[in-house]
Amino acid sequence: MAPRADKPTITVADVARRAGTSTAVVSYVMNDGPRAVAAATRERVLAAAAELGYRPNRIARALRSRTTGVVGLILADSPNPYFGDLARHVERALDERDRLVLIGNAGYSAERQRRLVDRFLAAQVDALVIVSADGGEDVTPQAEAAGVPIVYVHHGPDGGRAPLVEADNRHAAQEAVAHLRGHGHARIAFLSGPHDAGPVDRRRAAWQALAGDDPDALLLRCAYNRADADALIRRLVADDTVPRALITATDEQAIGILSGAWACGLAVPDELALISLDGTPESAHTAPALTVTRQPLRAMAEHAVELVFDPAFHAPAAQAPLVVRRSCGC
Amino acid sequence: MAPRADKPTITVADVARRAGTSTAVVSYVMNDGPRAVAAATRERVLAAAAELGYRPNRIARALRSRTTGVVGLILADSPNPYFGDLARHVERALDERDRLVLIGNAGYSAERQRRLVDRFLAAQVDALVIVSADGGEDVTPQAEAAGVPIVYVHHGPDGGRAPLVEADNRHAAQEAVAHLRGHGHARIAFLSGPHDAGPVDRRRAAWQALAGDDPDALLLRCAYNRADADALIRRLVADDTVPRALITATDEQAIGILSGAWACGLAVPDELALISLDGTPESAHTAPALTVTRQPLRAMAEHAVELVFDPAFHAPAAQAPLVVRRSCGC
DNA sequence: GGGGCCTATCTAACCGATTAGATGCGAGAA
DNA sequence: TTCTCGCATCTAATCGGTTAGATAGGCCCC
Repeated sequence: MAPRADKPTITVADVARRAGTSTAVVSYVMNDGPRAVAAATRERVLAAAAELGYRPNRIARALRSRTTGVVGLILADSPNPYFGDLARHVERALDERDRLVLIGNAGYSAERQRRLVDRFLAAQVDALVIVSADGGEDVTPQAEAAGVPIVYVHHGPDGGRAPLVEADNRHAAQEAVAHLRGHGHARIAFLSGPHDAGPVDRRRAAWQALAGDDPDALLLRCAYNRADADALIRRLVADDTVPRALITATDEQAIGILSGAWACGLAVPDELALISLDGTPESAHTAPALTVTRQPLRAMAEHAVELVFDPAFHAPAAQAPLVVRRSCGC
Repeated sequence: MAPRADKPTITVADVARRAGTSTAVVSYVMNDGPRAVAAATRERVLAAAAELGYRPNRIARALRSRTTGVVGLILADSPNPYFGDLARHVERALDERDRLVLIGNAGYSAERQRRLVDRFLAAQVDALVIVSADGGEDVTPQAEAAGVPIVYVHHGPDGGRAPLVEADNRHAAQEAVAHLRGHGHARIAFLSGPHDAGPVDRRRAAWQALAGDDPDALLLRCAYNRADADALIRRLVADDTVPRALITATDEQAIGILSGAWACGLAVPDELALISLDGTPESAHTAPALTVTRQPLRAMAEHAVELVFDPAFHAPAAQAPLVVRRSCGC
């Protein structure tokens, strides 16, 4: 690290000396401490602290009190705007509670995730929030061994003991199906992820329950990125098997569909009605704008943070509101 | 914070006892410390540490050694993908150097920025990286008072002493103009930000120098968000003053233009050729895909991190390569 | 007047790791 | 044999706050 100029540090002792008291009193004043301090003394301490520009050293405080005021936030995939947005909301919720946020990107690697958890625990984080894409490895044992509460958001490991916060994905899929039916579509396709697992699979299952006679023929799959969805729709156009109505699990996929469709001259929504079960900010500014069931990221983030502070907290899964824009045909 | 189960902490003392040595020796072993340790002893210590599952407490280490291995990263506006991407690259570069990252979002508020800096300094960060949108308030004095190195990325405060890392924005604008000229456009409009300042203004100035006879008539302005750019292009369509070629300062603006143009039936690139001087990942998947001069975020992030570790480091501004896609008319 | 009880404050142990200085021991030199 | 090194280790101070326990003074009541 860069050689830092060795500024003389102002400590409690300096403040105490200047205020003519002991370090204990200074500490009591700074924290509205466990003991009362006479008003006059409190004033002297505050004045001394201000004059000296005293700033308590959180590291020292953390060592003694065994709590750092820092929460570790691990993202499965930070480039993905969905996770990025979720992370932002978690960060905001923690900031409101005066907690600092240590951030790390696991990049879909179980090994990197484990390494981050290790380093965060060594840094004595007060809690861990894991925004997971595929569940990954369950790091609950590590966290438990360190006595650190842990919460998964969006997706948790199979059979994990740690609490998991996710949206009401069944309801979201049902709403999307109902809306497209309202547009007169009987056969509604669904673009899921590559595997049957997690929140997206709950969306898929809810769709399938309503899909009618031939769900298998209408179930599409691709990775959660634009390029693959783009390629998929081009292939469907080439094969002339484009459905009239499609629900995508994520915006990334919907945007890939949009860009592939545009390139092939396939008109959305006239030839293909589209709803995404996601709703990132970007979905409002695609061409055409996407109709979505917006994932309640803020509510999820707040729920997760609530859980971090109070493991007993309980609230129903937040609902994803239908946001009607253009891509559905409205 | 949640009441953490009080797991018995394993300390150096435990390891020392088990290995039959002193805490000093354990420390020497763990850090390939300042003194040598006999091979046999080293083995015993390592074995004891492994058996007990010892993990050094970074907080204690930080208190003593006055270096935390944590760098503070402050974003002017984390929802903005440009800043988000930049942040990701900074984070990755720091991770490669085994540093942890404390993240904070100032949300364009000078007061929030100051507060974050204060809290990060209290947390004893080893350095600060500030990804700034508008320069904001110069927090260099605060950082200097604490002896903490600081680097601005993208945009720095006017006349600030702290080093600033930005791309070669002049060159980017020149390339965009040249490319559109190659498509036969003589009059090329420029969509800048609301004010003349920072990197975007350097892009604007470079464009203006090449814009020919009537730059004022071709200079447009709007905020760096989709909604405003969307509204702007609709207004131009209504007034029938749409230029034939346009360079936008950012992707956010370009995407807003795209969505507004689509809504008005204005064809891009046929009726409006578009280049954005930005190049977020999203620009590849708009309809049509955006031609951009891609900001060298990774190089900038690495440059910034290099500077954090070695204030004397110097490298030329990284160049923004022209990425030809559809929106320019190619 | 003395005992009891507050209140305000001080003293010092403590958190866990780092590291300078002291110690002990064996090998080689004089 | 004695002295000098050098190596391996141990002891204990230190980083900066926090807080339990000790102390001192003042007030009230019997």
